[in-house]
Amino acid sequence: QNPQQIAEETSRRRELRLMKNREAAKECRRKKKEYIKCLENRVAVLENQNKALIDELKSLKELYCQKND
Amino acid sequence: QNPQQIAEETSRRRELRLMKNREAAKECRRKKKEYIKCLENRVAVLENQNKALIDELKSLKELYCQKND
Amino acid sequence: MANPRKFSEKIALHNQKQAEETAAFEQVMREVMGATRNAQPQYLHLSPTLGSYRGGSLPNVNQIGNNSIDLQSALTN
Amino acid sequence: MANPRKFSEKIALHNQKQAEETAAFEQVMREVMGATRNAQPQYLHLSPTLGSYRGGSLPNVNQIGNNSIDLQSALTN
DNA sequence: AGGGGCTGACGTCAGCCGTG
DNA sequence: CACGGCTGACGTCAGCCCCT
Repeated sequence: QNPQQIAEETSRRRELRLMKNREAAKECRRKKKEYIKCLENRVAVLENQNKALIDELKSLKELYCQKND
Repeated sequence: QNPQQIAEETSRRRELRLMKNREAAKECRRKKKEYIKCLENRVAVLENQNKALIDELKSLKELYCQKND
Repeated sequence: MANPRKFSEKIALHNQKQAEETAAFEQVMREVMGATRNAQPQYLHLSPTLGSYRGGSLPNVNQIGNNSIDLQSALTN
Repeated sequence: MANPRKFSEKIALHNQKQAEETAAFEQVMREVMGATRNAQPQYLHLSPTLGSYRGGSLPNVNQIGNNSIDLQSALTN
């Protein structure tokens, strides 16, 4: 084959691969950012649940000790 | 001054700035990775505490209901 | 299997766990609330528990702003 | 101020909150355990609470492996 | 006001692992 | 086994914000 066309084909394949990997990297960064937000949100939710559970446990403990009098 | 030395000085400053930013980027990536690990670990700890609190709350509730009989 | 490589699977796993934990949490809270309602009916300050911050089926992390302001307001309430 | 830019400050804030919450958690657990010990002294299965997984002062995230195997084992225990 | 420290975002390379 | 999708890590640019 014509070496000119061979080099052109190689360059085009490389360019197409770079293009795909470029968009893949964008999506990957987006997903990673979303994952971090997911973790932070989950931490906040668990914090609220922990506080509520502790408060409820304290109240129930007071009621239980009050019953023993 | 000698324009040759001026260009050389400019290039040297740019190279030094790039070097600093390079190492800064390394440290930043490391800190970000550590932050993600911190979040995941925190989520796991909060999960354990949540489960323990729920179990303790269930047990205490059973004891409380048993007292009312 | 426990730690997938893809971020989508990690998010899916966390959402699943969060849904299960929230369900168990709300159930226990309702049980305790129902068991102690006869003891102190006047002290029923039914402040919303803020376990899950919104009505969505799953947290839907896409609709979260900069630093989760809604959650911040939930913490201060 | 609530959401710092530097990762170090974020980690510091999370460690601080975790330390406070763990302290409050252990205190409440000890209180309830002490209040119910007279009722059921024979059912005292004193399984370690596993709230904080190690003896370090603060979680020290640097010494955590791939997917926090110690925590995984803590969950299964 | 301007310089420098950190970080967000980009593109590229290297590598893992599921899928054909 | 080769191939392609995702991700880890790198270097660079742009930008913010603290500090002097």
